Amino acid sequence: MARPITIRTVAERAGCSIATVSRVINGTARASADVEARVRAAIAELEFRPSEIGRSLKTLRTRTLGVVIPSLTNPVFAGSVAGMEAEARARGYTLLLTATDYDPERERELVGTLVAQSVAGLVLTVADPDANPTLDLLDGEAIPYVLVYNEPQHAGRAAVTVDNASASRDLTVALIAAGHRRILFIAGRFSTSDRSRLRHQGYLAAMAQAGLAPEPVLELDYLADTAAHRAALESLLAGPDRPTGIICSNDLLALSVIAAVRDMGLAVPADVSVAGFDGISIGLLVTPPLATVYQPTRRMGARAMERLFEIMAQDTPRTVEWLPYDVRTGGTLAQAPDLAPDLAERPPVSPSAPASAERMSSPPTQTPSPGQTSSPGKTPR
Amino acid sequence: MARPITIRTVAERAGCSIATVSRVINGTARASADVEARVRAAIAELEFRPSEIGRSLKTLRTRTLGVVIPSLTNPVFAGSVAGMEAEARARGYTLLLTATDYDPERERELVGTLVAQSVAGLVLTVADPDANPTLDLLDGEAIPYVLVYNEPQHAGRAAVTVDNASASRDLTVALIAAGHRRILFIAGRFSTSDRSRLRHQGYLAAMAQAGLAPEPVLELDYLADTAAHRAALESLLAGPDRPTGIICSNDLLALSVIAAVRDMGLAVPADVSVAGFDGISIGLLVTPPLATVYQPTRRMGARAMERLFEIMAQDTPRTVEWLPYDVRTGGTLAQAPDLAPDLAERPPVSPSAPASAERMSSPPTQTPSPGQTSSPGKTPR
DNA sequence: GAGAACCGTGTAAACGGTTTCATAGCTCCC
DNA sequence: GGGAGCTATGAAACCGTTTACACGGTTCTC
Repeated sequence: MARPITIRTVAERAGCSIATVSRVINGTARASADVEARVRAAIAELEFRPSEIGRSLKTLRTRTLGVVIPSLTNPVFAGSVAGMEAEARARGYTLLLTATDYDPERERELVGTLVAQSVAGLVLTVADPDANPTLDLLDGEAIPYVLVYNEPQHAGRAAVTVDNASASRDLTVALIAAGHRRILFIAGRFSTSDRSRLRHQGYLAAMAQAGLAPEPVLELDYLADTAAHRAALESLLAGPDRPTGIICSNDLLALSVIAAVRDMGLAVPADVSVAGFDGISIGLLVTPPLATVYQPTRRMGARAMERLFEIMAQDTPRTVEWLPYDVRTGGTLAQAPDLAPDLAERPPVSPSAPASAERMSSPPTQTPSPGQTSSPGKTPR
Repeated sequence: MARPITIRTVAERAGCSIATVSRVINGTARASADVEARVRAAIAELEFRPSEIGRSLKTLRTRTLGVVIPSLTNPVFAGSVAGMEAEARARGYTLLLTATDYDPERERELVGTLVAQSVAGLVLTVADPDANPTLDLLDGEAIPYVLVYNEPQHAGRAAVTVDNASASRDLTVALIAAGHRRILFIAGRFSTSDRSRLRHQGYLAAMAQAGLAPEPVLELDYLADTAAHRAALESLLAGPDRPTGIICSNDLLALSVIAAVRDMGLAVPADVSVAGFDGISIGLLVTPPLATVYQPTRRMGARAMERLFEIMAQDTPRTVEWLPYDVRTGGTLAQAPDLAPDLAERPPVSPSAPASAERMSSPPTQTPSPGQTSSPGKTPR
């Protein structure tokens, strides 16, 4: 109906040119006190807000950042996005949020859309941070981005993550220290998560170091329901030489596995210890509390956003940054039951032997607390 | 370095004018087969993507929608945003996501930012859907929006929600049917959530209908930790005439309260039954499963988005729409312990007497299943 | 006191698309 | 064969803002 109020409306009302209005708004040049007052008054009366579209068309820069994550349903990603949002908002930026549903095809599509929106930069969690045409595209167009929860080997890609392999190794060592010998690793789909892969490698490393035979990995979809998980587990947990420990590549999976295990009549942690990964807050509320590797989810997102701003401001080196994690034992991770006494007679594991040396870069080395408990309330850094 | 590729670059390469390129891209008019082929080839070779900014400057409409929610940390909101995102993506729209952290002041601020971005519409969850200057602003500027998880009394405000008062009434009736007489209601902060208020009203209605005296409401912050919750509960749950049932205004609160109750030596549900609200998926994974009112979280967001598109397309009536809910008893909601036998002697409650008639509009009437269990897997509609 | 430097302001040209309007070249039909 | 009607195309206006440049007036500087 009424035609929209633009910078021209304001200029008319203040009795000056649009250039002057623009200068007052952005503070790019000083105006006389008199004019400035009139402009400000006009802006207030008209409730004028400069259109971001007009603004960014000229400057070819927006105050908008793209976010690409697999799914909001996983509290890990929801929490990290919360961190990003707060950090972006504090700097006057807004987030364009998209989800891939773990579909690598869709990654490319979404990044394309975001680029068309002229985002100033992106934060993303991708299926594969190395062989990835989507990231190549961004590199090609020199659009700043930071990865989260990915650990690229590819140099020149900025990322914020935890050292998944070490963390998983520490967690596995904790199970071994609690007397577990047969330890099952249940992973989310490797194809959609390098985290899953790295965590499995950490498990393998710890098992090898302890001279234990790893179990064949069980790949499960964490979106599937408990019944499906029970079906997959039933045969594996039958018989006297069944695994006494289970490591799940994320907490949601662990909670579902615990429900499935209990469903089939086994007690957690008396019969089977189960540990997860991520440290989502709900894990502290279940009884007993979920053993897990805590990582500072929200902080992870916030830190990624900080780095994105650093990179956008001046071309900071694009390195991988590891945030500290915390292995939380106790709760659903208890002493192994006395299933097969002959196995328990083995000499204690020497933790000094070098594990498989697949990761030679410099993640912060963490001392796990493989005892009965840890410091669950402690916020790292 | 290289100057950016625009529609002009394409036109040059295809040997035609920019108008023709535009027409080919948008299909607004037919071009000769020859020219069209050349244009498409040029677009492909140059990997050209039309800038959304340039495009929307002319039309003053973007393919962008604003989302305003209290927090991503609550899985209820995260889940509904997931639904919105999928729905928007299917239609080629992108979401600008913002969080208020339950600060009504920030609501206004964020909506302002989103409006400046020329969003085509908004979906939002606000603290107060009636006396709300922010919504007045949107009404004033005739910007389409849909509320979600809010139940405005204010006519002319589109919303998608569940009938919180009825659902809460049904849940309370289920506790009463299980023999509970002293039932405590623990709410999130009323000032930041009309849901909380309405759910409390439903509780009051059910108690009144059954001739029971309601307990004073306990307002807690669900972001606080279990220790704080324990401190608040300790005195209330001491003594022989303590409440045997607790209703929490959301699931996260319920899980934390359960942890606190167990912490002080009481068993759930043997000593105290606890029920939550929302039906987050993790509730099914804890043992025993959390009694709750399930609501279709993801569907709620998706439906809100659908309605937004309806309103944007042609001015559909802006009414409140109630989605079905499902009262899930059993699990943490069990028969009341035999604390005060004299109370249990009362005659059974007659469910036919009219409850307080505060809500006279037409939410779908639901038949609660106040028995021992319900149909937890059932997806409504 | 004349030129230089500066300050406040306005004019107009971008920015990358869409869209209106004009036009040139057809085909058609009596 | 000549206007009417149609089609494919281009020139140019326009969307709201920023910003390079111009300009008139004041203040400095030697």
